[in-house]
Amino acid sequence: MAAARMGNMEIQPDDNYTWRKYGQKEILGSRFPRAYYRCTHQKLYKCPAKKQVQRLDDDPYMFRVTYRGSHTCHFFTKSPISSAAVTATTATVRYGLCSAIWTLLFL
DNA sequence: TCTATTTGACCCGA
DNA sequence: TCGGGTCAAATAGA
Repeated sequence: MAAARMGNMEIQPDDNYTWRKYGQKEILGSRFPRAYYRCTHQKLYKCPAKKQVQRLDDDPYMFRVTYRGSHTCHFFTKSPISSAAVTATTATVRYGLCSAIWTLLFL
């Protein structure tokens, strides 16, 4: 299996919970497949939060991690985001030699 | 044995 | 119709 696949998980730092991969699909326009994660175990059905990891075709060393949904399963007691609608927070975090773009989407 | 992970197929929306 | 997203079943590893 693809080293790329494992590479995906290699970069994934555990935020506060464990994520269960429930799917993977190749996206047109991207040379790398996108992975879909969800809360595992008991939070499987209670946490609408979903995690989406996609590699940038331009920068294989850059991973775009998109969190979408409420942070029911996260320990984000203080959310700087109070505005309604869709708020996107983009932050650049560097893990070792790779850079990751974290985007938080609250629906 | 249990849980997590993987692949394929199906479903829904634009 | 195509693309994207999700679910389910099977398999592997601990």
